[in-house]
Amino acid sequence: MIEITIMAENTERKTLKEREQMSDLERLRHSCAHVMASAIARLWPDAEFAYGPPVENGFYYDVDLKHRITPEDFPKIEKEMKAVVKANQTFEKELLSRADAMALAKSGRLGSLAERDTPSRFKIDLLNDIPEDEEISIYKNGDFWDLCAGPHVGRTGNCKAHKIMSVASAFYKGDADNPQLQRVYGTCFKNRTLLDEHLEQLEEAKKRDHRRIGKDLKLFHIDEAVGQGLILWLPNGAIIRQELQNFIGEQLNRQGYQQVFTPHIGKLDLYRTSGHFPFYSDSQFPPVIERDALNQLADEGCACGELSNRLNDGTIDGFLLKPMNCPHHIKIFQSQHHSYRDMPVRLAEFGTVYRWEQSGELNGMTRVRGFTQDDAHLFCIEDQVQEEIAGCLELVKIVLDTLGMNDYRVRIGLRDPASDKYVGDPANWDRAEAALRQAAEGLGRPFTEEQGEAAFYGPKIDFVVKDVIGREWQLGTVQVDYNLPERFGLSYIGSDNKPHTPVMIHRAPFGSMERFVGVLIEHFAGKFPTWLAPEQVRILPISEKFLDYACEVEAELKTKGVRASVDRNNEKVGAKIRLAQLAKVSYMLVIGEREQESKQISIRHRDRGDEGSMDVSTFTNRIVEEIQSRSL
RNA sequence: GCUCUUGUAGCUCAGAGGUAGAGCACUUCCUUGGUAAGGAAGAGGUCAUGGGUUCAAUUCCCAUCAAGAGCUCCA
Repeated sequence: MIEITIMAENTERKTLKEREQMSDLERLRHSCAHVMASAIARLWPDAEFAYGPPVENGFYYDVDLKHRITPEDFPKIEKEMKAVVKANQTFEKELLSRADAMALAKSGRLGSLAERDTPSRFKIDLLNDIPEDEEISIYKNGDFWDLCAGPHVGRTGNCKAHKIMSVASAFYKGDADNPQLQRVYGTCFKNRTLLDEHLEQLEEAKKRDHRRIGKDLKLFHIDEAVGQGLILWLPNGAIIRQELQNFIGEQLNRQGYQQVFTPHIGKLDLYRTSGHFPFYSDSQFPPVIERDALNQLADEGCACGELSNRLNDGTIDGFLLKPMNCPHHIKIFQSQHHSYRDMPVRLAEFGTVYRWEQSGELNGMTRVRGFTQDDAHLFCIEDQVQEEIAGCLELVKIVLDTLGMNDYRVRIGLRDPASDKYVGDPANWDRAEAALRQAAEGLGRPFTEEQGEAAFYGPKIDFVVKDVIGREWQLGTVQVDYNLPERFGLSYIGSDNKPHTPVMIHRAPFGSMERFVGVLIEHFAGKFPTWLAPEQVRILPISEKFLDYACEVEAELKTKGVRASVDRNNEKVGAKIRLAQLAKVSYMLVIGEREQESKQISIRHRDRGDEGSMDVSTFTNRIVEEIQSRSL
């Protein structure tokens, strides 16, 4: 048993007023958490409960317990829950004094069915968190008493439509210094029908998982021999990425960007100047050391810790795999003299960066260790900042609109005043934050402001989307930066013939190609619009006799740049169609005797089904138009 | 990084202390077909890797690597 001496602070605590505003569904789910806790307490009397709130799709209860709960235990727990529901116990609220509550907790009576030798450790801690002026209440259902501010539904009988979903571990109060508890997740609905609907939705969501679809459609592969979190783009995935990059490229030309290329590594000094090294070295791949320095160290019998020290203090040199593209772009800007007439300078690159994410954070394409940003840095004069941010936001909007991604939220990431991880003058931060806020208001979309979400060099606007399991991912981002220009001593010559420091804007409408494509796979469930589809047309001859004509059709489509192929398998059309459907090919062209005679083709669309027949050229024009307009 | 779970054929998964199985995919043959699966035969695996227990380990134990869920983190 782990002794809890110091519990980390609970940062956010619902006030009683906020609790009263709990929706009916949240109330039901929170009550169901108590039902589940009653059941678990019946099965394992040593269970010590911590905290059991409703969450987005259900509820959980954190519990410390000798027995390791596994999915095999779920039916057992559900059976007990059923008994509690059937007993239709009343949820009784009882107000009591702090001293009385503490006495109950010390006798182990909170979060349990009876008094016991061990005190209710977590309840004691939670009690201590309750402000002096707040009332203290316990809720009782049957013999199960729990410290709880409520509110609850009337009776346990209301919690009929429930299901235990999963079990995982969680740190008490989310702090890694606290003990780890078992977090049992469940869900509860008003009735069985709604519950079943929800479970079906979950099944559907699983089918959209980009890791699943990425494998089925041969889009990407992660290989142990290459490394965790390093994406190998398969030919099909590469097509999608290339199409997206072409699309962005067109927008960049339109908005007056200049394309550059930079290497994947840079000297440690570069990152000392930028502030990446050694400050953020935990989240970077370790430095690459020059051969001579390495040999010298070996001769000296240098220990690993010493090596690290010498890298940090600069007595030996090395390279870093770049964690960001900005230092390289800054050096490009600095390599030339700039007049105010040149500004803004907009440098763009699909730049690949490497970051050492914790192994437990890696996730398919959405959280990786090497990724390519559709990055750009805008160097501008102070009074151009507003307009340039607006241009960046417009770009993000064009991108998301074109792809039909409307389900995102906009977040302004501000610095956390209490933290010291940020570089630069607070006055600059204030100006940058104000500029972003103003730009966000011009977006005409609701946005939230969140402290502590800023980059270390400046505040940002993020576009955040959810994946199939409800996890949020930051995609496009626009960041204002007064600090790196200062650190690097950037300047342009103003109309007064004096040097001035420019302001930098970092921006990436997709964020990273990997994450964006991952989210896109789930967004389209693998059914990409024709312009993105790796396979746009598959020609299905009804028998070998029509192969020649099929090849003619293929050739005509290919000369127009359409991705088409002929299915030469010795199978019946039914089977060929099935395979093409599973491969999510946009169009299937069925070719048999009728088509060969009339020099036509029969069209079947992936979603719309049989679309009759037409001339090859008519179809070609139609699909080319569909691709060029990037229609959904 | 932490906790738990998992790792068997290209894919999805069965399986048992006595050196392995199914379906799909693949190859070949038969079949030449009209909008989501025609038939037959064949080929395929050092059961993640390294230790340990045992007469015997792919199976039990430990470690490592990797994956999944959750937590913590994410410049």
